[in-house]
Amino acid sequence: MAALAHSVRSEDPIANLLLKLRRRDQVSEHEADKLRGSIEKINHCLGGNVLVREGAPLSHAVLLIDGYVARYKDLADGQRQITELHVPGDFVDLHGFLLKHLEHHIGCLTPAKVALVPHERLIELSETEPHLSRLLWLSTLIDAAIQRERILTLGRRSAIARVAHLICELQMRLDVVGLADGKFDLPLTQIDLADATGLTAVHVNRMLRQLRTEGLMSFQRGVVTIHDLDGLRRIAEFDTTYLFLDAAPR
Amino acid sequence: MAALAHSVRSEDPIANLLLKLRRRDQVSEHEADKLRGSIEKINHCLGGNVLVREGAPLSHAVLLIDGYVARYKDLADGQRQITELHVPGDFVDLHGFLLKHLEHHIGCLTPAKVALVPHERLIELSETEPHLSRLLWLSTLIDAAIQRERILTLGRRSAIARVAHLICELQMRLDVVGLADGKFDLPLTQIDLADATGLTAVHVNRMLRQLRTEGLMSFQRGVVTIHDLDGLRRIAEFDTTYLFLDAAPR
DNA sequence: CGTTAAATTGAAGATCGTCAACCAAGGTGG
DNA sequence: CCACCTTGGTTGACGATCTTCAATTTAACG
Repeated sequence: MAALAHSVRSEDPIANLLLKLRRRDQVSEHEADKLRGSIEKINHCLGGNVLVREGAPLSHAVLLIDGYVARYKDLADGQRQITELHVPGDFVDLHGFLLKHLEHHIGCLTPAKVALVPHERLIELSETEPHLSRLLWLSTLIDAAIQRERILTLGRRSAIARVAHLICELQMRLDVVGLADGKFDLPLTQIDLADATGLTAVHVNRMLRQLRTEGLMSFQRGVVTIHDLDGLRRIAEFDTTYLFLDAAPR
Repeated sequence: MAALAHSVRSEDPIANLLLKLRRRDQVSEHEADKLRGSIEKINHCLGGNVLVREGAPLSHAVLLIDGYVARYKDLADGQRQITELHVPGDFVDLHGFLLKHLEHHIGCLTPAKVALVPHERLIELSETEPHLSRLLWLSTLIDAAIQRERILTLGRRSAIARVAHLICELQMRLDVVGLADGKFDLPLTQIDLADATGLTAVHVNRMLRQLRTEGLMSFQRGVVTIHDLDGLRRIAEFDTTYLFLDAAPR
């Protein structure tokens, strides 16, 4: 189902991005063309590929068209923490535009299709399309808001709420780009979920079982099925406002 | 000692901000004047004051001149999580400029002195001083990098490492503005530290005792004294690169 | 069909939280 | 000036949550 939705839209690499931006503000066809024109090329990556390595000099920003991509950091003993999960339509790497290099890695959790936008063209956009570039900056600020919510989750929520919250967030963000409606593809391992929630894979497994037996959701063979979104949100104390889906700047 | 350093510089409200920006790039006197001129007024706040409430419409950005300010989120059961601590010289609220309202609170943890910069003047700056405004944007991206490090800390580090890491980070950030050299004022409660590290106050207390008895640092009556910075950093796995103190964009 | 990675479950243990008591400091009002 | 009160700090005993370790099952794939 998600695959179908994708194939319908796949001709336009910025279709998902536009869906997201237009939740927040108008984007003219002219601006959309500028954005499309800024893409240098489109790459297909394998699951497990590292897109950006910590410290490496950056020349391109990455727009995620299809698949799941994560920003993550590693500790010396091999522990990993995913700091943010990206869904199709996310501009993954605008941060790198000004930072010049990143302090974390960016990798594909699944096979992914990404568009590369050279930094020079972003500079052009910032000079010729102020409104559009404000919208792009806005999305880096929303990334920061998503990260703050994650800090709250990791610092103060129980394991069951962490897992539920992650699923609620993905459901909402995927819904914005038409890739979820109570059911969505999420071809990640429980290890990935553990790295995102700050838990062990074993405990994630137990929490998923609990959510399943309580009739709230299931996660099997890479597919999430939500049976009781309200119940799930209640456990997670999920409140969409941090995603800024209705703001209307100009 | 910190009080002395402060009184010497207190004539210039952007002194600390300049110290920080100039670690990353040149800032001309002209740009500094523009920045100073954008300040509308200077406020003195009491400890405990809420500077920005979640959801409230925003018209000004806040530059922290003196004191400690925190961004935090609350849960229904009264638990609190500090998502970022701000030190003198931090532009606390550039995020609000584009977001128009925040999804979290900003409050004073101590008495604080803040400068208010109207959003209109920030717009002016963005139009007339592109280099300067890029530097300001950069600092929001570094905020995001600090938040990512906190996600790693909360998700994957032990309690002792969380406390040590927080102290290491504050030491480094205060050092940049000349407010720390192995000893610095930190008039926060252990409850504040608990809210920042995702622990309980009781456990923070135990971790502080452990750090003290191991001869690494002490925290008493609002003063942090670091006895063994290397040792502290080793426990915390602290690596300064995420603070981007040596980057040189232009 | 065999091989490997991932999922699942149980048992045991560590870390951190909860509860409760007590202490110290600082501010307030009589 | 001092009793009182409040807030924050400190400690111990106990318990819950989550991790670790290990074994087994299931699924995915050549």
